[in-house]
Amino acid sequence: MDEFGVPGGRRLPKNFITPWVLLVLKQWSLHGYLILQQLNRMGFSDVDHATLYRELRRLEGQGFVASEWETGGSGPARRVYRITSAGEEVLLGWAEVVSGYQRMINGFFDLYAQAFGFALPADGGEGGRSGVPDLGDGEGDGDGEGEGAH
Amino acid sequence: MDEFGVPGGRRLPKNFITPWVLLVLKQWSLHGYLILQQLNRMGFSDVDHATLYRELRRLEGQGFVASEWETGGSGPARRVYRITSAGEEVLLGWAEVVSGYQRMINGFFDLYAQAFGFALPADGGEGGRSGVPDLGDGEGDGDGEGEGAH
DNA sequence: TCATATATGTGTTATAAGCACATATATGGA
DNA sequence: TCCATATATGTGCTTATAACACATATATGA
Repeated sequence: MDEFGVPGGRRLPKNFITPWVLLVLKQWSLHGYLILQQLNRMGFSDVDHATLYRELRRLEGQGFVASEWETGGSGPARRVYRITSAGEEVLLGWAEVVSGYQRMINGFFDLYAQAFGFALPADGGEGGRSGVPDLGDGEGDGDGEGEGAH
Repeated sequence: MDEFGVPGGRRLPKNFITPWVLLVLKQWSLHGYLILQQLNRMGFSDVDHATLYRELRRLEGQGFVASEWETGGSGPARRVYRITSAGEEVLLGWAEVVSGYQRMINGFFDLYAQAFGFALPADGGEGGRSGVPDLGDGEGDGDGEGEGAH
């Protein structure tokens, strides 16, 4: 038993980061290290880099993302990922899945309020919206498509 | 690749049902078959019964739930589960975890709206609340605590 | 007699999250 | 010059577990 008694501890649910990775790459073309930081900024606490890098290779193997090396610039070479059109399609499917999670979570807190007499613990879904910034302090990147999507 | 192209398909995220199971048992004392139906009613589509039964035994092994056989009544014997005080404690921890999921999901749909030009696919979190009924058509059960919690 | 609903289990496999370990470049400080 | 740190990407291995297939038993109604 670990952490605060939660079995599995701080282990993330299986397949949980996948839709976030695809969505981040829909919006920006980034290399792994920056994707990692973006995920952390979106509420994932300290994503394991091995998990992310392997997930990216898996998504590339499926044809949902593509990558090319970016040498030039300072520091080690970066493998920059972009989403493919196949990736955009599965992202739509994933959005439905995440929407399903959202409904389940709303149901959870409804019942939670019933069971505990309306004493929600944290943000409890008061409609908050997290307010994801436009890539905080990052590169800026520019990209190719992205903006024109609409 | 399966289902509608979503890799991992209809596989649930790891440890996803655990907090729901604990919460349902906080509210009602039920046997597995009814817990299954309640989970389905809360948005889980067709939870695998083997997964649930093993999860219940695991939670019992951890001391978070307890069970006793209920013979008498028609049909096969039922193993009726109730949450323990240790289970109520971890449920509080799980609620924080679920709240974290909720923040991540809100962040997902924020970015989704940015990336796709404000075209959310399904319910998209408009504040909806799922409206979990009081155990739909089930037994009624009675239980012991539950109501007095407040 | 047979199908179905109720109710609970076990055997096995595939997958992937997390940890430890490894490598390389560039920068800034002692 | 050496060393620590940030950046950046990877592999090896273990372990947990979700899903599937398979199995069992009781009661009811056709």
